[in-house]
This record gives sequence, structure tokens and C-alpha cells, in this order.
Amino acid sequence: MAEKKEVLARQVPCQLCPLRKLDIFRPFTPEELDFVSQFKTGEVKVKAGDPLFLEGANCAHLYTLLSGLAFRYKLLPDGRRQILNYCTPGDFLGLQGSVMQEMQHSVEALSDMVLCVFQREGLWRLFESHAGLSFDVTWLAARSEQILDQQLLSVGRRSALERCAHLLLHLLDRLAELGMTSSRATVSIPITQQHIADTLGLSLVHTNRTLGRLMREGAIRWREKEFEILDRSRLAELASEEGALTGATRPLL
Amino acid sequence: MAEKKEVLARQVPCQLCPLRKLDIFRPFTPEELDFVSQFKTGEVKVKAGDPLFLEGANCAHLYTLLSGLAFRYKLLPDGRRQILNYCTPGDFLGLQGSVMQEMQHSVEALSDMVLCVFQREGLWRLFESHAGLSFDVTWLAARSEQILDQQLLSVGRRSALERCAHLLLHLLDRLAELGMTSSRATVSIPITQQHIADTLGLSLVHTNRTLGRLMREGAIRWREKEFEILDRSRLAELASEEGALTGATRPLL
DNA sequence: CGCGACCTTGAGTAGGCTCAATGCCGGTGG
DNA sequence: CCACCGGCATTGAGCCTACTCAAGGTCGCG
Repeated sequence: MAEKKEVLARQVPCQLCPLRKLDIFRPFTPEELDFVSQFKTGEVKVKAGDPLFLEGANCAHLYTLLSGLAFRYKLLPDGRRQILNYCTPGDFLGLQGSVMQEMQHSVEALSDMVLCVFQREGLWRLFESHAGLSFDVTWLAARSEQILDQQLLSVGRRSALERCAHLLLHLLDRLAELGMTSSRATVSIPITQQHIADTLGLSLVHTNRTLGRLMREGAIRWREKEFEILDRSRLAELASEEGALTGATRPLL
Repeated sequence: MAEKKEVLARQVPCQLCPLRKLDIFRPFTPEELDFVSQFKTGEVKVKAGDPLFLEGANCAHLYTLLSGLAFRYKLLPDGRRQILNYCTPGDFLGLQGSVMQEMQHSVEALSDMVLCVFQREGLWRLFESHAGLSFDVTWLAARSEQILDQQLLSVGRRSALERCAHLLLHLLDRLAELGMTSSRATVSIPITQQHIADTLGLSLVHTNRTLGRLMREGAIRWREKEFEILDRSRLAELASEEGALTGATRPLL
């Protein structure tokens, strides 16, 4: 309990992984499931607010996020923070650290998380023995690059109002496909306005005012770290959408 | 000549590829070189200003940039453009298009380019038969994600002056490791201030003034699509550097 | 010689920033 | 039970960075 990361004995066998039931994840062959099962060395819990990775560290592990949410970020020497993206269940974390020498960004838990743990060396065995899974790893890397591209477009070229609208829609969509939204379009996500500001490259105050505008317009509701999209089409219009991400089924390691 | 893309018969065998001599690229085994050689189906030339990919297209090819420069970008419906990053020789282009359904960004040549062409299906054979090369593809994907992370940090959290300084240093470093700089720190790169503006999320006018400041400070010189870093340490200081990219040797496909 | 592409510069505006204060919890210790 | 404190949202005021509009200026090219 005093530990930041609580290491657990292996819990759920991959074959029974509840995430895998979602139909956004591509079905794995029994053989693949076997491999992943032994690739996985355990589980770990991280408490909300705790770090999973710290920039500059050389982490020996890879993770698949099983439950909970997190975010990736970078800091400038004087403390300015840029949130790069959000991590949702099914995301494969730590690839950069395994593939390059060290992690160039940090990851922090937004809510309590459970993660599958893999050893760095296991990744190499994965590449040697499973072309399909290797391709999946690459697929996941390409996907997160796409998300980053979108985010960069937003931060670089959209107005504050557009950015907010776009981000909320993006989060809604990502959580919806995981079944993490309540009825309607209500997203429960433990972020503060400071997180949003740091994601969008805005100041806290201005973020607050911009969200206020969206609320007064009746496009969203925001209360207690939970927001609801009331008028999706209005929001999409405000966001200057550029075409959504592919909804293709994805791999889950 | 009337063609946008000029397809050439196979020219240089990979074993003799001049790029491969650079010591930033990891040495390949003869066996790997053989495979890459037959993976490569030809070469293509693209003229400065011409597109290599267009967003939304479903491209059947993958490329390795042999010579010349390009940039990746996205557009908003109303025409605002965000340049995502620059492509330099050795970069592997089109992975997103091969791995996902379609390309979510465009690529345009900055200067005349020569590229190696690979078939999309060849990538699958690569994964099946060459774990090392598969790993390399993933490595390259992870690296471009890192570069994007940096860029996002810049656009989101740095001031105009910091962004300019950071970008110039970044370009200098990337071109220097390829031996594409002249003596000293002179970078010859055919970009306009509009490119810089679209990279940094700034307006053209403000970019001009900011570069002007850097020039008046004596940190850089800019003339005719070519700039020179006169005072690297000053520039680094202005850039609020966050730690450079790994200089590790990289794969070249 | 005129035109197009690009760089410069001026002037005025505004979107977004900082500083600062207030209000609203929920948790904690006295 | 209550007072206090810390984290977060909100709001006002004033400022400044960066944007827009608008004119040139330079250079290369047909």
C-alpha cells in the first residue's frame, strides 16, 4: 500500500480478458492468445495521480492498459506542461521506451488503473515468433501517430473554441467505443480544466471561459469531472471537423 | 516529364545505396539487404511542389526517401494548414496508409525527390520473414512519434520566439546528421516563411517578425531559402530546450 | 516589362494571457 | 462540531502577443 505501484500476481488469463469481448478489438487466434498469455508477466495497479513513466527513465516494461485512464505529457524546463494524448483501455504503453533507449515523455494515471505487464525482451520474442502480432504493434504505433497528427492540427490551427469542441468530441468517441459512456453522451472522465488547458495549449482561465461559452450555448454540460455532450452536431460544427478516425477493429495485446 | 511522378526502372541496388554508407544507419546483414532489394520494386522521382500522398487517398505503396526533402501536413476544411513534420532522406513514408485503410495526411515535395518504392503487400512478407526488419519498421514509427511529441510541445507551449529557435535547431540537427549542411551550420532547405508559419502554428507576418528578431540578434542568417545558425548556444537558450532526440543509429529500409 | 512568388513593414485589433480575488466543496485536525 | 486548508471552478481587469489588413519592395522569369 505504501508502494506507488502495486504488483499483483497474474490475475485474469488473456483468454478471459473482459476487454477482448468488445468488438472493436480484432479476434485473436488461440495460438496468439497463448503467446500473449505467456508474454504477460503480471498485472500492476497504479493509483490516480501516480506516475507510470517518467521522462528520461529507462523503463524495462511494456504495458497494456486494462482499466482506468491516463495521459501522456511532456514538460518544459520551467514547468510548462503539454499533454500529448490520453490513454484508454487497450492502449499499449511504453513502446518508445522499449524500442529507443529511454522514454521521452511521462505518463500519469488519471484514475486508478490496472495494467498488464510485459517484459521488454518479450517484445523481441514476439517479433521473432509472431508476424501477426508484430504487425499489430506497428499498427498501434501508426494509430497513435494519427491521433497525434490530429492533435497537432488542433493546437496549431484551431481557435480556442474549436479546440475545446474538438477535444470533447474526440474524448467522447474514444470512450464511447469502449462502452465507457453512460446513456446519451455523458462522459465521466476525471480531468480538471487544467488538464484540458494543457492539452489544448491554452491557459486555464481562457479554457474556463471557453468551456463556459460552450455551456451557455447549450452544447455541453460540465459538472464534477464529468461532461455531457448535449448537442453533438453543434459541437461538430464548432470544431471544424476534419474527418474522424477510422473505426477499424484494432489489436489488443 | 508531363507526369507528376516519373517512374524509373530499378536503379541502385540497395547494397550500393549511397545513404547506407552514413554511419547513422545501422548496418544490415547481407541477407537483410537481399530481402530489401527484392522488396523494393523501383524508384520514383517527384518534383518540388508536387504531392506524394494526398489525404484520404488509399495508397498502395510505401516509400523510402532517398534524396530530397518533403513535408507532411493536414488541412482544415477552410484551408488552414498545419505542417506536421519534415521528411528527410532515410525516412519511411506511407506506413499509415498501408497499415490503416487510408492516409490521414498529405505529403508534398519540398525539393526534387527520389524515392524507393515498395508494395504494400511486401510489407506483410517482411513481417512474416524478417523479425529484425519488422522491428525496424516499428522503431521508425516510434521515432516519428517522438518527433511529433516534440513538435506538439513546441506548438502548444512555447512562445513564437522559442518555437522558431527550436525549429531551426531541430532542422539543423536532422540535416547535419545526414551530412546535408555546408560547413559551419548552414542549412540549405527550400522552405518559405509560410512553411515555417504553418509548422509552428503562427501567422506569416508574425513569423517574419520573429525571424527578423533572431536575425537582428545575430543568432541566425536567412537568405534565399537557406539559413545559417550563427550562434547555436544563443538559439538553444532561446528555445527552452527539453533534451535532444537520441542520436542512436537507425534502420534504413 | 509585367507578373508572380516571397519577404518586409506599418497600423490597428483581438484572442488569449496574467494577476488577482471569490466561491465552493470535501477532508482533516482540534 | 467546527474551523481551516487545499484543490478546483469562476469572474473581473488590464495587458500583450500574435493576428489581420494593407502596402510596398525585391528578384527571377517569360
